[in-house]
Amino acid sequence: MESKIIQNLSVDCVVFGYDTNTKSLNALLIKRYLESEDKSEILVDDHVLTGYHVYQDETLDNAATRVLKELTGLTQQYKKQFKAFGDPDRLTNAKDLLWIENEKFDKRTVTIAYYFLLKTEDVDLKNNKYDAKWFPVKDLPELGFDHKQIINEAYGDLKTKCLVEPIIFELLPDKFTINEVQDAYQSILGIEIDNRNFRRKLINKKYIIPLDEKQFGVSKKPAKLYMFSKDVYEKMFQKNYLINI
Amino acid sequence: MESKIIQNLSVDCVVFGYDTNTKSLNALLIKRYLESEDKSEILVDDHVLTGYHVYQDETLDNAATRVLKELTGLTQQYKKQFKAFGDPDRLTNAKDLLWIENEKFDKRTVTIAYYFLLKTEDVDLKNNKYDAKWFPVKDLPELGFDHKQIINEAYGDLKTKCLVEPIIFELLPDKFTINEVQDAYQSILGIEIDNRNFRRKLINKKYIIPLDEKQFGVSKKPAKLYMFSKDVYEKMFQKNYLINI
DNA sequence: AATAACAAACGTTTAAATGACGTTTATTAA
DNA sequence: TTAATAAACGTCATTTAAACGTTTGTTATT
Repeated sequence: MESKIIQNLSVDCVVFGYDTNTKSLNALLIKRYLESEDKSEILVDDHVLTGYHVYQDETLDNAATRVLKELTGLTQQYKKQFKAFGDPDRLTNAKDLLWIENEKFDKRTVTIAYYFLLKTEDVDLKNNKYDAKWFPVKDLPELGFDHKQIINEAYGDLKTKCLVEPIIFELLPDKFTINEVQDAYQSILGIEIDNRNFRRKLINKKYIIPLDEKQFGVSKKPAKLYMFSKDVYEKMFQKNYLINI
Repeated sequence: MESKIIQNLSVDCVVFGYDTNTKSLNALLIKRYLESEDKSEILVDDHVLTGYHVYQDETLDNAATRVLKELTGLTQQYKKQFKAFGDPDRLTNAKDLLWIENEKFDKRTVTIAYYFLLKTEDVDLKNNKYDAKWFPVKDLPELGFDHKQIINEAYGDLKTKCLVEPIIFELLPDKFTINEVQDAYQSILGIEIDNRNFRRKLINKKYIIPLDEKQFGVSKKPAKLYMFSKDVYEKMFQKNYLINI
């Protein structure tokens, strides 16, 4: 089933996971570790995105989905191809060259970068063969290759996009409270929002459906739960051409 | 100076040129023409975007700029890398295979697609070695490869982007009238805008600077000219986080 | 030199959305 | 019972948007 890979082409996946409890947007990273042959020295010890070369008979989108599935087991998440990175010097620092040597990659590799949106809780990191871990986007560890740049550009695109499309709901559980939506916006955009105004605005949207359910197990007044209806959103949605420059 | 090309990697450039007079958004296309050996038959006769393989020591951005320069002589235009196209079957229809054979390209070629924004009038098409011509985006000729898809995705991105960023001014002359701006929005977005409201809204922007000049050579009341100040726009601009979903 | 034609430019009114707050309510923990 | 607290509701002033009507300045025509 597996066919030849295209040596100088890869996909890299920025897997964003939002944690409703800690109100933190995280990125899923894997450990990169390399010792010298006599094991006296640690040559590479940092983190990178998951990615892999594209197979000869595979679409770019499928390559990205394949990588996500290997990493998380998930296949149906929100996905966006947001940028290609292919400068000739993108993989030329000492550690990366060592690593590439080790892994027998080409030096000049163009990578098509995707980001995925999901809930941190949807990924089971136990038994993960890559030793993948979540890191807050606002507190990333040392990253290999140009992956810090890739993550930051993905994050920038996400911030822009969540202002004009309802992708925030890709990051939240199916049933959520109004305050959870507000927290997500605040955390991702790095802003403060007035709760009373936000609440009014959101509740008035026809695609925010109130449920006959409340939170339970909380130690204060339990909040009402809502869901987002993609159906309603898409049907009622005649693109409002508000020129906002 | 020219180094080896990367066989399976190219850039393709969607050159958008707006014509203030005809109020038309155009794309710059080049002719593709191929006869059978005995010249009895026309094998390929359509249009394509300009693009070219990326050189080994060249950034993707520079490759795109190089292609634009070869085609138009211009180098400082608004540029955006908007998507990579690399499905294995993207170049597999009969004509394209013929053409590829002829040009000795690889079959599976990933292309990094860019679009440029400029004024139709800024390009001198005389003496153009590619026989490039403008075509209205809303009335494209038959296109080779997957270039119709590429143009349409570029156009979609442009439409979205011109709602939230002042890129419309990349398409207009330095000195413009309010109505010219309105016409550009109407043509590109395919909408009607109330002139009186639009005018008021635009004139109130601090980065739309009224000039002490009027149109001349028009056969009606000449309109006041304005300019867009990128400086003012960027300085006064604290990103307004209006959540507009 | 008066006037018709017409786009440019200005103005008005109403409704809706936003921003900035204050108040009440439902629940848990003490 | 009551204190504490987050959830939920309410009010008002301001801004923005939508839908129109009116005046002005210029050129072309008489």
